[in-house]
Amino acid sequence: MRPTVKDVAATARVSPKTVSNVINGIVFVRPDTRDRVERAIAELGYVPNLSARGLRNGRTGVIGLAMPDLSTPYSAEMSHHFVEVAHEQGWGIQFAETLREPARASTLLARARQRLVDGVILNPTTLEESAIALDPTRPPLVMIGEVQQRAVDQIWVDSVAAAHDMTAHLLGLGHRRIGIVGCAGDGFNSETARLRLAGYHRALAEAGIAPDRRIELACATWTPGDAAAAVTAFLAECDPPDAFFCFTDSMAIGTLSALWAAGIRVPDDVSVAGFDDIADGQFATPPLTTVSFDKRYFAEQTLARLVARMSDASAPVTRVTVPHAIVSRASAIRR
Amino acid sequence: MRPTVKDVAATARVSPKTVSNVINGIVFVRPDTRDRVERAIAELGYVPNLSARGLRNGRTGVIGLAMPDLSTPYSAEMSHHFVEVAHEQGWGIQFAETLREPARASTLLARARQRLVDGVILNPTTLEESAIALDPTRPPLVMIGEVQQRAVDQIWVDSVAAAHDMTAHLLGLGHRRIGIVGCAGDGFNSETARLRLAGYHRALAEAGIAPDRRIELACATWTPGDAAAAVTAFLAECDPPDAFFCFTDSMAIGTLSALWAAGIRVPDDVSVAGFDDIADGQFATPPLTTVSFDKRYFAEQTLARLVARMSDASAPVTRVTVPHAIVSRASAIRR
DNA sequence: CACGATCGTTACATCGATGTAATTGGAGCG
DNA sequence: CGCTCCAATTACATCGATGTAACGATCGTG
Repeated sequence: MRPTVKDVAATARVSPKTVSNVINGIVFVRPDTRDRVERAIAELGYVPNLSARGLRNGRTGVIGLAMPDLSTPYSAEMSHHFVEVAHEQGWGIQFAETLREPARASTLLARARQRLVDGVILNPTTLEESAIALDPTRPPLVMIGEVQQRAVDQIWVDSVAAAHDMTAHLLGLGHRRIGIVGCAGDGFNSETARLRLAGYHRALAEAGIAPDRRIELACATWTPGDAAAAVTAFLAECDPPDAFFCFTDSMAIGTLSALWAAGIRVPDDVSVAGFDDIADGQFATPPLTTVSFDKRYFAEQTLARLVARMSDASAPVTRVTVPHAIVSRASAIRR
Repeated sequence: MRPTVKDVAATARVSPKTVSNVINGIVFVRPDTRDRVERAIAELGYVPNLSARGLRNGRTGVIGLAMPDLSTPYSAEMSHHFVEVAHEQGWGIQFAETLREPARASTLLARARQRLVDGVILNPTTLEESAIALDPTRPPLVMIGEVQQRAVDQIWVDSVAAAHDMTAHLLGLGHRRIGIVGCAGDGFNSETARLRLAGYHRALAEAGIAPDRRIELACATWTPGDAAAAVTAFLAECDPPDAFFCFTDSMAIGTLSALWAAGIRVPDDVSVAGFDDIADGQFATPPLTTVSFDKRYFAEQTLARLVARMSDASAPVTRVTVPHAIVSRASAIRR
């Protein structure tokens, strides 16, 4: 049987509460007593039972992270930073995936209500999905990404501005006819897609270019496969544009693949740009021009907001915008 | 204040235990009583406190997953499947990362001992790291990957056989001088690297080819960046071999990038092969020939073994070998 | 030398759910 | 109509850690 405070207390010849005092270190304990207790702990290999502690003080030390799809390189990098930052601060992270069925986000919140997690980081992709955040009984919560809900803390990259900047960058390189990969459509109404498209349109308008729906390619999912399929289908019908601005690096990789298969050279014939700056993007052939942001900082800010929210539910709602930057690589050159 | 069984009991005018009986459904409860309780639960919005339940019956319903590095596309795909399969069976998954400091694996086991998780899936990269599995007080545990420990359940892909098969495949395509990317070295003594190298050597031996250390490139980490650096450095000194067999797809992507930068065409000048069959591999330019295995099946087997281990600590130790297959794509062609 | 102040330690109750053993209510039988 | 017997429900204790409040030892001081 695993030892408990009681056993340690018996071995150290003190009361259970004294053991607790030694462990938590808030109340002062005489050095020799502390010594005895610590020796007893070591001798018995005592480890506190966090379920019991969680029951007693209502905190588990675990936070939940709900991402739409964990299988993408982008998710991997974000997860990595969340786990790292959380670990450094002594938090555990429990993962959940919400894409296949949005109802799962509520499941995760239920878990939180079940007191398995103290707070939740939620990455909704649609407004409807984020509606669960309105539940008054929801646990401490922050949302990451583009979807906005009044009354919920949010950490995001300004997608409108970023898409605008990337479009302006491509325009600055002399491209006029700039195709988009990753528009909403087919029942896929990502808020992110909507905002990035808006930024793109704004930049076009500023340059006096009328948008052309035919070169705004929709993808059912934001995967390289769907992007490649969309681009391949497009190339079968139309001439390639001057450049493709893909709403994620993953789709940019799929686009590169489709162009390569069609015998179209990048960047000589067509420029390609992405979004997210995933690690593999700089090892694509050619390396991807993309929108970059500090993912570690993003995770830090998110956790900081969540911790603040957990300690004060009535603190004013915040919205943190993580700065972005255009990273210019070989996939997009001057025309 | 959140409602408890007591509150529900008071509302339904029954005892707390009856509420518990309704919820757990093991003891028979008269239909009308059950009805009253269920109405009370709905009315109050009662959700059981899992910390309390965990304390009472010693199970939390959460398992821990410790991977070396969560930021890679490979980890992302594996994590995805683990979370999916676990979710389907009602388990939560808590993540941990062990690469930066192997001691963290023990930290995770401590968490388990703290009863925050009921069992652990551990992916060690070195024998030393796996030694923690020998701790007699360790929680139910399964190891995934190449590192083997007597007395611990293991789920793996036979890396020796797979590397042998891939090498034989390349030999069959007419390649004689086959370079390796991802050997151990620089304090990086991955067990996986050792086994894959062994499989490679065996295949060479069968073909009567003497190994050549100069074309066995070491990488400090298994990232595209280090692989690209290693290949670039190599190309500065030597002629390219007939083919590069990279020990992961990520390194293969880095290799493609380095070759592209050096103006060497793939597959015309050099063939390239990887290992893992990550999603982005088929959208590399050119698409990667690689070693593939069913990751979903891998996750299912792992969870099944862990669940078995949790329910019977003294069951015989098992070792599951997940089948692999060579997937031939455009990056490797007949010479 | 006795008495209060102070600091460390203890006993007890508590967090919420659930197993165990005792109890209640009702049906069925004589 | 009363007694037995069984099923449904209840009271109580328990899981392990910790907050509260009461207790006891030690010290300083009058």
